[in-house]
Amino acid sequence: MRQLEAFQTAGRNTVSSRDLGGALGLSDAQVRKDLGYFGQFGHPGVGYRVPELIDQLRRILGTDKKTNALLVGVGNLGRALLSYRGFAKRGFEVVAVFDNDAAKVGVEIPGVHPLRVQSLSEMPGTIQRHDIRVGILTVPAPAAQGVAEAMAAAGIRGILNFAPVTLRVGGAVHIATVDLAEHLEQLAFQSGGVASEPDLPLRE
Amino acid sequence: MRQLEAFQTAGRNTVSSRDLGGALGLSDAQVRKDLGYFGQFGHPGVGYRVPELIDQLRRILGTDKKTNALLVGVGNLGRALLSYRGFAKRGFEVVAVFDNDAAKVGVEIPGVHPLRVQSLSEMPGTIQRHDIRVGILTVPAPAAQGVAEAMAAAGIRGILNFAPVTLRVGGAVHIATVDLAEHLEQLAFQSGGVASEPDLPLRE
DNA sequence: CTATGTGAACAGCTTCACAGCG
DNA sequence: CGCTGTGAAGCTGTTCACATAG
Repeated sequence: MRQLEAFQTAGRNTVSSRDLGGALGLSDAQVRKDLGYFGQFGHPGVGYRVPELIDQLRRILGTDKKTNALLVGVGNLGRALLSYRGFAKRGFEVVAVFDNDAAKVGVEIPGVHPLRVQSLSEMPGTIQRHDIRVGILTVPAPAAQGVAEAMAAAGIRGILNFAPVTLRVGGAVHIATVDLAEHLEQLAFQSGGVASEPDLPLRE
Repeated sequence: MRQLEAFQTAGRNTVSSRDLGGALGLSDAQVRKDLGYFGQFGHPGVGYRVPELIDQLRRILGTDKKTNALLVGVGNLGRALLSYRGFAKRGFEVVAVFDNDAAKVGVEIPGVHPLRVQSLSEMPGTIQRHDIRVGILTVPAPAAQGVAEAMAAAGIRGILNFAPVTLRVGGAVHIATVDLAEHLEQLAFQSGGVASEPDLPLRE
């Protein structure tokens, strides 16, 4: 989608699977197969019509509608993400924030729409009122599992977890964990540190 | 590593591949295979000795030393990440920050070690002085490709990219892109929105 | 008897290659 | 003739299962 929008902005009206793949570091076949799982959008001999494909994908992915989200954990990272505009740009609005810390409950978070920090007990009602499906979890690692369970019980269907732990929640709740430090560790590992040293070889 | 440390804190002295896998949502065989790529650490009939395995892995992964990092792009997300303590907890210190915007260069970023925002032209020297290998990239999407190339030219070996674009840099520079909104989109897609609607079926 | 390390079997994903359509 | 859609082939990564060690 991002790449298609870039092509559209550049004034391209059609794009081939080869063009798309080239821009994304994928093979042409990969692009066609992936799109093939959702339907048939291409025009043989022509390629994909950019505005048409964008419309179809937006509808399929649900990115044609705004989505309400909540955030739990108004610590450093939580406040950080609240001031980040990238979510809004892609159609997400954080409409409620929560924290377990009594000292933080009631505090106003400034922003375009200022938000009052709520206690976890208010979550079920707030979720219903705003039809919230997904939540961002930015609590300290030791609290993450418990809070995730509370979110699941309150009706959240998807959790974007920033705590460096593996969450286990039952039911139909989807989890995506983003461990920012882990990515840095991987880069540091690959990038010259140790992998290339002669006394610490990977096998094969 | 995270899970091993958790086991250690819990006072466990040995752990089997089954225990480790169970806690991480992996099979026992997967755990053994993965560890097998780095060497033989286990003790048949016993499992893995927790402190021993932690030491070995820390040395192999390079997480036994502190690593200096830089950050480019002192916008919303950049400042956010600078105030996040998760990187420091895992041995990374951001020792320099850069921005292309002349209005931001020279500004002081508060923190444990306050940092003066530098211009991109100072990057090569700063990288040498502090032996910096990895960088965090938090500039707007349209600027990301150009800045990434500048970072590569200045000697950076790994880039943690938060701009929602596919970066292409030559040479031995590793790229890890984290698109925060994309993860939310995926969760929203899986979590009831559209995937379960009858008129938008996935094939198969 | 327990739990590793590892070839062998298997599964899933990627690439190939080509028929068919505009 | 160009480019899609898609079975078939190829490959990578996961799981199985067992010989081996404590």
